[in-house]
Amino acid sequence: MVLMTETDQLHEMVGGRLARSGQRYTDGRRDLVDALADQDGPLSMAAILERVPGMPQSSAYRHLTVLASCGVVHRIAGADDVGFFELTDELSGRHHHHVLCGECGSVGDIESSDDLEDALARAARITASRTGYAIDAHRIDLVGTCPDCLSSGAAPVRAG
Amino acid sequence: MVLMTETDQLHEMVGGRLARSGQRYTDGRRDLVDALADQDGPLSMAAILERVPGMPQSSAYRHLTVLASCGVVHRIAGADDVGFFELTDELSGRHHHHVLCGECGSVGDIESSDDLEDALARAARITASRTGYAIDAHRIDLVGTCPDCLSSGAAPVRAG
DNA sequence: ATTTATGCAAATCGTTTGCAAACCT
DNA sequence: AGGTTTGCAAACGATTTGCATAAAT
Repeated sequence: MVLMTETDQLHEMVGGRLARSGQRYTDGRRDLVDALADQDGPLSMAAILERVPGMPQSSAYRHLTVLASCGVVHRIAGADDVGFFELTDELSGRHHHHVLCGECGSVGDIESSDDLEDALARAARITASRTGYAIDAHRIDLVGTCPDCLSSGAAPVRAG
Repeated sequence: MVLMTETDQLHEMVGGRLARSGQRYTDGRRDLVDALADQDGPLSMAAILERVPGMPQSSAYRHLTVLASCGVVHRIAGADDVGFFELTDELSGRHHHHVLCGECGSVGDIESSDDLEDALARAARITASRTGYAIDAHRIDLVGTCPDCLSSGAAPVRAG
């Protein structure tokens, strides 16, 4: 292979992970991965179906289950617990967190910072020693109102 | 009132909030609040129904909706998106986050720290300026394996 | 009396599954 | 051929709702 694009590399990694789980990397799964990779943030099921025309919802869910089981995708819960899906940190190559809009339920990605990660690591250590949990991950969501909802006047009423 | 217990104060606050929303503080709602207050961590619907015998599930959900709308209770999503319910920070008087067990799906409370809250505040400020979101809350979950699941040998397989 | 709360059963929504046909190796 | 994946339709589990009754003000 003389030339290898980022997307090719991604597909190679995904194929590898699927193969290791004894699964095949079929067109449907590839399309799904493409849709997620083309995106900056997590996609809802509705958004996935729009971006992968002709894919039945049940197949999309099934693919996502398979891909999740080999660490390719990841489900996150939006403000109203609707599912959003995205490539895992390992595949996207960046550790990140999420911002949720409490108005429209949309979800976006945000970068993490060393500052925050360090504080989290300390919190995890403390929690482990106090509770006996073995901590191996964290999730952070900032919750607020997205620019769109802010400008469309649907500003939330804050307690006061 | 010569003597006022912590629980009395809690009920008074809840009653006030309900009243301000034009709602009544009925026995069922009181029982629910008692169940949540007796508890150190968030309760699943099943746990609530155990602790409030005779309450129909639909009523429990309805009460929780009402109580949530006036800031008395709060729903959080467990590792598998099953709902857990607890009193809000304002009523319990302590800001806290959660630990989720990825094995059994249980949820526990953990205290926050100034360290972590400061880092979060900085992250929120950065996110606001980069994304245009108005951030007004955050949620942090540490995900791992609880002591019970650890000891019952169901230790998770880590990638390696 | 009038408004709000409750119980029951039926509906809803996101998600999962059984089964038979299509696919890959 | 032999196992895997896909599509469809039906099943599911958590949560919500319509409606008629009971309770609170």
